[in-house]
Amino acid sequence: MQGPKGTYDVLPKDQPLRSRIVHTAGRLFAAAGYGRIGTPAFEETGLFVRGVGESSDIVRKEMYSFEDKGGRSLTLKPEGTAPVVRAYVQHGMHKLPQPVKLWYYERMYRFERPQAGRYREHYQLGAEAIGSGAPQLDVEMIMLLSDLYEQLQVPDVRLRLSSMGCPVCRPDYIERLQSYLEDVLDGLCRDCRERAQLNPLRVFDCKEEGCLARLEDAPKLVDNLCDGCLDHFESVRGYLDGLGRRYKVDGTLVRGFDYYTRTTFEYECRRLGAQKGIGGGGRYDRLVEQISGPVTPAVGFGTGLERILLALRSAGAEAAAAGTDVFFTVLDDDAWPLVVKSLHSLRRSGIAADTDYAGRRMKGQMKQADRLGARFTVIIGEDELKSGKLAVKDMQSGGQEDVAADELEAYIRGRL
RNA sequence: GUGGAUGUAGCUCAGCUGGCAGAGCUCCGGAUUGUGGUUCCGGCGGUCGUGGGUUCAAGUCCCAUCAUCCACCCCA
Repeated sequence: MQGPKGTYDVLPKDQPLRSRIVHTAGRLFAAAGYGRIGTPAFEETGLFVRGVGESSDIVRKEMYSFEDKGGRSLTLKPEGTAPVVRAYVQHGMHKLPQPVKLWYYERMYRFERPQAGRYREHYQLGAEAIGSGAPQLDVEMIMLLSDLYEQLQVPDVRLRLSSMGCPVCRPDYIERLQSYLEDVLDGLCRDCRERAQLNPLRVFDCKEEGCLARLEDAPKLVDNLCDGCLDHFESVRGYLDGLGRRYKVDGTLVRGFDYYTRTTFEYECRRLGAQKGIGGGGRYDRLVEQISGPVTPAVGFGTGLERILLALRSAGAEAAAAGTDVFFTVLDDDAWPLVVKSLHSLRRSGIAADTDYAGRRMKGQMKQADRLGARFTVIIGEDELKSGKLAVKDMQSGGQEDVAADELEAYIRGRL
């Protein structure tokens, strides 16, 4: 037996580092005024088709879509933004003070061939600020993600920045790009020749040397922005410069979803193998109206938990699990009533307590106490039951003292 | 969807030109009465991914299939 392709189990030993990441993010996002939102694991398929775009790879071949018993077409969410925007519209959040700032930690599903840092089910942390077109908000987003990586000490993170323009400048630019591509078409690979027709911006994703060389002189969208988009872009750059956040303007940065407008950004980490993108996002001023909300500008990002983990572990990061405070070693069955009561009472007052349920010999029980990282071991056998004094061993010093049963909690508490 | 590598104990792996399935780690127990981490000893644990084929004999050779990993595509 094994889990489905591209999925993995999160075992107890994996948990501490993951919680550290999520808690760090939660604190950071809350400090910037973001409230956490949860959205369903699946949505109507149409939401993603309209939101992410029909020409995107996600919609064309990566969606986990299925029909439910009521004949509805549903899809396990492949990305986080469209569902959040749907919730924004559905709950009338456009009536709230704008912008509405939300963050999430959710599972995403994409039908792809798994490889290093890529799964069919993966976890993403993300944030969306809906209802403002201010460039300062783009900067807030970029810095939020930057600060997250910094606080987590993700190594070797670099920022690429670009602009996707808007409905005013992008069509003009695409025409220019297409006519340029026609001139060099013969020198391009098969994929690129197809892209030139379907989704010309995608040619910049190509890694073929021949294509790269021919695309070097291609017009870039960042150099062909309309006045409004250029102002916006310059403004974002100005604030980033002022904050000392280093970045590289990269006209070949093309994000995968159709909904992006103006600012796009991507963080890369060189420690991730082939999947070097660790997180990214951008502005999507048209998405809210595309899914039948009012015209509403917005900006957001997503970052992959597995990629952060990969980067952190490449630097040797591991968080320690919480240990046990007290372990009860039971040497006589008559001790059980006392042990059961003590366990319950200690735990209720917040002291981590455990005992042996496997019928081990004393030595095995001591070993188990050691494995659990117990600070104290309470030994209860025939002698202790007779005297009413429990043997409490300090596992660090190795010292041992007799403690009356009803003083145990106070004794432990005073020494933790 | 395409390409490459790899599937042997819970984990990491060895097993040569076909000849009785191994080690280390983990787990349980023991090293004279009830004391962990170190050491020594013993024990538990395997349809050799699966199905065919060749052979007196297949973990080993051949074919197919599935899975995992890595890379392409694309993305987090």
